[in-house]
Amino acid sequence: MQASHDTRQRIINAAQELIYASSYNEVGVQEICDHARVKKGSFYHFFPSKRDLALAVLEQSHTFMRDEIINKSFHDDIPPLARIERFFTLLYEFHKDSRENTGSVFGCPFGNLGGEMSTQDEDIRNKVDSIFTASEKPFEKALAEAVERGDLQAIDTAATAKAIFAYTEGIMLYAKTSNNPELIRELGKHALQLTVAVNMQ
Amino acid sequence: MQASHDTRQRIINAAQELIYASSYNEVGVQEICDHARVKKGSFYHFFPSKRDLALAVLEQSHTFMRDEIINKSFHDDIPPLARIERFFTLLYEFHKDSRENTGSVFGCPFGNLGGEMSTQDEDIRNKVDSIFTASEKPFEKALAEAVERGDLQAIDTAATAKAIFAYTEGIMLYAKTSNNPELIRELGKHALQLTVAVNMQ
DNA sequence: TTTTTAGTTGACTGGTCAGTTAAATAAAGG
DNA sequence: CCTTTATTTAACTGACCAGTCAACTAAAAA
Repeated sequence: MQASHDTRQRIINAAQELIYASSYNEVGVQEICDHARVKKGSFYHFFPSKRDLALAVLEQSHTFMRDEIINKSFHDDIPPLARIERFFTLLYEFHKDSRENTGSVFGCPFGNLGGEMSTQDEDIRNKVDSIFTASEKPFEKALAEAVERGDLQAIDTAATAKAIFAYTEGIMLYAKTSNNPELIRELGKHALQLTVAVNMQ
Repeated sequence: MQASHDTRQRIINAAQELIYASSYNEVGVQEICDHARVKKGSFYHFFPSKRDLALAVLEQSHTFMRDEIINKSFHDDIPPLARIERFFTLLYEFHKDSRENTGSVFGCPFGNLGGEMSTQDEDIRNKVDSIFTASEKPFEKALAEAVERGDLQAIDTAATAKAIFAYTEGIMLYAKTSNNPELIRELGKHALQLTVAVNMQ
């Protein structure tokens, strides 16, 4: 116990940072340990496998996103639909900062891991899927409130929330592949269109 | 030249299949060669590196998608907006078949590779980005035609096409992480909402 | 027929992969 | 104090990684 008592936490933090900046398969356990100033043997004292570390990283990233983006966006100090707009603003600022500080847009940590690992690891796929489903909820709540207030005509709030969140994932992927955070701002503006009923002949 | 003359093509086909079903970093050159019935030395006769193979795979996948989904969807035998709906129908059927035959929804081959590799390989990122940009074009063309016909009020067709394609990427990622092709059908229904102007107070 | 070129083969490199093990050390509890 | 438990350390495993190389074969060009 020469090292401090937060070894496990340092490992998660290092993995979160390294995997988010590249990919699960590109980052090795050794590299994570070096970055966390931990010996590999210690790593396997705290985690049965690299895969279990990934699940812990997903959990921590979910907490981070909920605290730093979701909760701040959906606070009820402004009208419900404005909260959705604020969500895209905060998302944009987060990725713009990342782009300025690191040179890269990293996209969505859940979408990244889900896209890479869903066909290889069922536990990771399920974890990402549950995070996605949970992330729809604040959108759904805002939409229901907007309908109640009369800001929106009656819609299927659950389906619409899912559509908006799927759109968000697409936007983040697009921003990553173009390495351009501005896409989040430009495409985010269209998100509320998914809330209106459309009548095509 | 004991083996047939299509060695290079067999390598690309094997890589396309294997990488699409898992991920770039999960599939090794040796595994690709085994699957293509080619010795590893031959591989490096045709490709300078695994990365260059990935670029060739992206090119071939792009051709496939254009021929099998894009062109079939956007043929002008039906009205322009109906072509966009047909695109999601074909996309759904493709992934439903995949799910039935393999047990898994694999998502978008470009989105998968872009999400995994964009921060690690600039050439791959640029290739995916250019495929994305090219894929917006048939949407844009259909939208412009719809505006011309009076099916749609005047909109920014380029921005809307980009929004619809980003939404498509999000849908495919969501379908992959939930391993559920039905999401493509259910969420695809909302795509045309991105074509209408919205007026929120 | 001889030379050149394209393609094939299998053995090989050095490095890295995830994961293991046994012993050492430190902290906590009695 | 002594025992138990948690944690750390370094050396290790065997498999696999992308990529190299020189020798070989066959077809095409001269």
